[in-house]
Amino acid sequence: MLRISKLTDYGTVLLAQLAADQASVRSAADVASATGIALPTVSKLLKLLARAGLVTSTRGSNGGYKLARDASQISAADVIDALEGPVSITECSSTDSRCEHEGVCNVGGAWQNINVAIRNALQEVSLRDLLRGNNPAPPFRFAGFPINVEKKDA
Amino acid sequence: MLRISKLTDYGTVLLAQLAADQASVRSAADVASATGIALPTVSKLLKLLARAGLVTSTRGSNGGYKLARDASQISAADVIDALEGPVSITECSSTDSRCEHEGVCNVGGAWQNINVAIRNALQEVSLRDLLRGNNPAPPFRFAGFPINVEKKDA
DNA sequence: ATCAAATAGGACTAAAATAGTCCCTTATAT
DNA sequence: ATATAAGGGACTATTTTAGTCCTATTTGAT
Repeated sequence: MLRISKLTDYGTVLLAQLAADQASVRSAADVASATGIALPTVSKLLKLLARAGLVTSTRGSNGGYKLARDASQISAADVIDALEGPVSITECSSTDSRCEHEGVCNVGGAWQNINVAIRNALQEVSLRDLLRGNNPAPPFRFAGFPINVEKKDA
Repeated sequence: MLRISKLTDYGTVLLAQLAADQASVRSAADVASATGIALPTVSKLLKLLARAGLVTSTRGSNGGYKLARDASQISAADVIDALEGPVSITECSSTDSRCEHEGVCNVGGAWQNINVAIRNALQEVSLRDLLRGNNPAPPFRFAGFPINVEKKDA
């Protein structure tokens, strides 16, 4: 169904949590309890996001994470890239795939176009856009997103 | 990585095979050997495509499948809908999902917009477009697509 | 110096989705 | 009648995704 993974979904939740207070460093444990997502999962995701350069980390006591740049400068595509690898609608649109049916294939181009269109759509939406529902948003459900951050414990 | 499933990919291959000769009825076995995709899989997919109304079937001897409408009238979105259910980027954008984090969520709208953008991209590409690489197509690989139909056995 | 708080990295297990196969039923042309 | 071919669905295997845990490293505070 062409959907992003749960982890990517969580990822945006975490980023939003950090975006709520862009300046300060928040520990994984802190973010976990604020979002209600299990700590091990939060750790894993923040590590990945750090590797991808979307958040910066500080180690040691009083350490933690914060956004690497303003929420408006982080796109949905960035998040997906960080957590699921590059967006590409078919296997063959990534470079390393070997296609068992090669030689009878010539649709790559069109799929590529679709791919570009999707990528553009994803790049045009920033974390900030996701944060405030600056859309004609229907009363809609999503996997756990805090703009009115409500604290839950563990 | 936001990709369509292998089966959907195969599905387009099958449809393309039928599109190559839109008028005539082809059996699943025939299509299977023409594409090199295993017969059970081909059967399964053609059944699904028939249910979705993308192909029409004729039962009994000399029966088989053909496109229900012209290749230009079948979109990539149609194919994905038929084989993976409705396109929606997050679980919560489908109606029946219950979100465990509800109450702290308000990004649905933006994701919805992304979703619409993707859907539009997918709807604008027809099976015919996929068939002939009428794009500035790079030398690209894809999962087994026959426009120069080459016969393989089983 | 030592200790405690945090991230880094990666191995591992569990769960879920996908892919693929098979069997039996129904329809139909010869 | 019989052979051919689709319809429907159950089932298994494989792969991907999700989630957890352990150990090492870094750093602030005492």
